[in-house]
Amino acid sequence: MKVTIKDIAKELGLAVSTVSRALNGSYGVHPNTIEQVKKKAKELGYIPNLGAQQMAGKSSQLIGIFFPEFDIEGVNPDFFELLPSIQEVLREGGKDVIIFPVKLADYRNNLLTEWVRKRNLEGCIFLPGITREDNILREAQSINIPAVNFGKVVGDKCSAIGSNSREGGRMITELLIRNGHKIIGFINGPDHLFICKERYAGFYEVLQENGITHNTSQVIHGNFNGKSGEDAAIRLINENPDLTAIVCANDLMAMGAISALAGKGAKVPADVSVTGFDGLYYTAYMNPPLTTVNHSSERIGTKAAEMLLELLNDRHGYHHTVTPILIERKSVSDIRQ
Amino acid sequence: MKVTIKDIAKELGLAVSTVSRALNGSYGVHPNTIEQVKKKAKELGYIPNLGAQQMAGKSSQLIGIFFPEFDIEGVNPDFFELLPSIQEVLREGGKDVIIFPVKLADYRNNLLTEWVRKRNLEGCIFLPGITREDNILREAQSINIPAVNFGKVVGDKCSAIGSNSREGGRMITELLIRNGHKIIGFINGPDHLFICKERYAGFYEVLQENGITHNTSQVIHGNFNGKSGEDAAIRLINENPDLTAIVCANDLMAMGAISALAGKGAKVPADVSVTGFDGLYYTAYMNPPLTTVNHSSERIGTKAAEMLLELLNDRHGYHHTVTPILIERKSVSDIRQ
DNA sequence: CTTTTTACTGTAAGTGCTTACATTAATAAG
DNA sequence: CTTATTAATGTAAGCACTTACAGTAAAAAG
Repeated sequence: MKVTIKDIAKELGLAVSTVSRALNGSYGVHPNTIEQVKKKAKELGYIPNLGAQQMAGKSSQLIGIFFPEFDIEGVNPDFFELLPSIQEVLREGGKDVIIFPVKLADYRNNLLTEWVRKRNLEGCIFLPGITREDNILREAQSINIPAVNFGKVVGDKCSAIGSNSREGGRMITELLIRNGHKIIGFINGPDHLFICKERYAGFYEVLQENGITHNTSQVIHGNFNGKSGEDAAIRLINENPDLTAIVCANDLMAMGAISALAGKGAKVPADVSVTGFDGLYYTAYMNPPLTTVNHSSERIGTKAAEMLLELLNDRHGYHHTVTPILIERKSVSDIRQ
Repeated sequence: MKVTIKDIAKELGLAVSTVSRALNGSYGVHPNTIEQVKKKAKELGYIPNLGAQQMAGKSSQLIGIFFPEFDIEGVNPDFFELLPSIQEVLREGGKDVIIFPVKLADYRNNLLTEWVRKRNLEGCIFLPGITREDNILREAQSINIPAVNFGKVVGDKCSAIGSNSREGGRMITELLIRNGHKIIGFINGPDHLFICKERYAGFYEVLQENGITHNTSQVIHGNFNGKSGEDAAIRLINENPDLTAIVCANDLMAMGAISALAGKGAKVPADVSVTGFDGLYYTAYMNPPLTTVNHSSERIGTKAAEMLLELLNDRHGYHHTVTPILIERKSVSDIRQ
C-alpha cells in the first residue's frame, strides 16, 4: 500500500540512491534513468515521506503561524484576514502551514522551542497581538529561527512588518477635523500594545496641531472586541454629552459603539460620528458603512509571507512599513456651519 | 545543540532503548531509572523529534483541516468561526493542526492522498463547503483515513456533523409568517450545496403549510458573499415590488442585502424585513441587529473535533445533527394589521 | 592499445527513535 | 545450593530517505 523509493528501485533493478537522486534532480543520473524512475514513481503512486526526508537532513517545509489564543467570542479578525494571503504565498513557495494559538498569559518558557523542534519548523510568523514584550518572541530570537512578526525586528533572522498606525491615527483625525469635529472621544485598545499607543499618538498630534484640547475622560481603553466598544461608547457619551465624534482603535469596537449608540437613540452619523480602524470586510456592509483606516490585510499578509521566504533564503531581515489608506464611507458627518 | 535520546543515554551510561522506554512509559524499566532519565532529559532540554518517532511507527499527531479556498475577499466565516473550538479540543487531545485550503474547482486526483501521506496525517476534518460530491471526500474514504465532515457520513472511518438546515429554514420562515409576511423573497447560496437545498426546503415547506404560493422569480442564487447579497436584493425588489421580507441563506448575503436596500432608500425592517443564517459574531452589531438562525459554531466545532478523536480511538463513525436556534433581533418587523 | 577521464550507478553510513529479542543479574522456588 | 522466574537493561534491526564515497564501464587522450 505504501510505496517507497525502495519499491521503485526494486521494480527497476536500481539502487535506492539512484532513485533518490533521480527524484531530487541531483546531477550524475542518466536522463533515461530519470525518466524511467519518474514514470515508475507515478505509476506506483509514490509519495515522498517528508518525515524521512527531514531525518535525512532536508528541511521540513513547515511554517508555524502563531497568534494569540482566539478571543472568547471566537473571533480574531487579524487571524482570518491575514491568513489567506499568507497561506497562499507560502503554498506557492512549497510550504505547509501549521497553526499554533498561544495563550500569552500563561506562556511557559521553552514552549516555542518545543514546538519548533518537535515539528522541525523551518520558520515562524507571529501574528499581531504578539509583541516584543512577549517571551515567545525573545525565544524565537534565542533559538535563531527565521521569523516574521508584526511589530519590531528582533534579532538577526527576523523581519517585521507594520502598518503606520500613527499615520492612520492622523488620517482619521484630520478627516474628523475637516468635517468640523472638535470634541472627539477615543476608544483605544489594550494599553500596552504598541499599535494602540501609536494610533492614539497620531490622534493626539493632530488635535494639538489644531489647537484642540483633550482630556483624559475622553479616552477609554477597551479590549478590541465588540462588547468593550459598547461599554466604552456608553461611558463616553455619558461623561461627555457634547461629544460629536468617537474614534475607535479597531473596527470591532466601532461596531459595538455604533450599536450601543443606536440603543441609546443616538443616530450615527447624524448625532455622533464614529470611525474604525482595520478595514475589515464586514465594515462595508454595516449601517452606516463604516469610515475606517485600512491597512489592507491582503497586502500585509502577502508581504509578511514573502519576507519569511526571503529569510529562508538566507537574506537579511528588515522592517517594512505600509501606509494605511483612509476609507471614507458614511459614518462621519460634516458638522461645519 | 540538538539533544537526542542518545545524549541522555550517554550521560547516564544507559542504552538508548532504555531511555526510550523510560520516556514512553513502557513497562520493564526501574522506577529509579525512569526518574533519572526524566530528570536528565529536562536538564538537557530534550525534545523528542516527532519525525523520527513517526518513522519508527508512531502516529504523527497531526490533523489536517481542509476547507474551500478562501473567498476572493479573504473571508471564510465558517473557517474562522469553527476553527477555534476545533483547535482547542484537538490541542487537548495532543494533536497539532495543519491547514489546507483547497481549490475545489481544479481539484486534482490524489491530492489528498499526497497531503496525507507526505505529512503522515492521522486524521482530517473537512469544513463546510466540501461536500460529498467533491472528489476529495471520496478520496478520503478510499484511503480510509479517519475524517469528519460537515455533511454526510461517507465510508466507515467517517463521522459527519450537520446543523438541521431544513429546520432552520422552517424556523425563520415561521417567524416571518407569524409577523404577517406573505410575500417573501429568498436569496439562496450555490445551488448544488446540500445545506442550500435544505434551507430552501424548510422555507418552502412552511410556505406550503400556510397556503402561500411562491414563484421562482422570488428565489435568487448568490454565492454566499456580501456582494452577491447586494445584487440579489436589488433584483428581488425590482422584480417583486410588493415583497415584505427576504430570507437569506447566510449572514454575509443578508448584510449585503441590507446594505443594498439602504442604498435604494428602503428601510430595514420598516420597509423590508431581512433575515440571515449562521449567527456570525458580527451580526449582533449590525444596524439593525440581524435576526438569524444560529447553529452555534462553537458547539459544532467542539463536537466535530471530539468526533474525530473518537474515530482516532477506533470508534465507529456516526452522524450528529444539531438543531439550530432562532436568534430574534431587530431586522424583522411585525406587519400584521 | 594502454591510460586517464568522464558518466553513471552502487555501497554503506547516518538521521532519531521504537521494539522484538537476547542477555544478565537478582529473586523465588525447589 | 541449584534451577526456574522475573525484572531490568542491552543489542540490533528497521523505518524512508540522503549523500559521501567507491566502483565500473565507456569514451577520450596519449
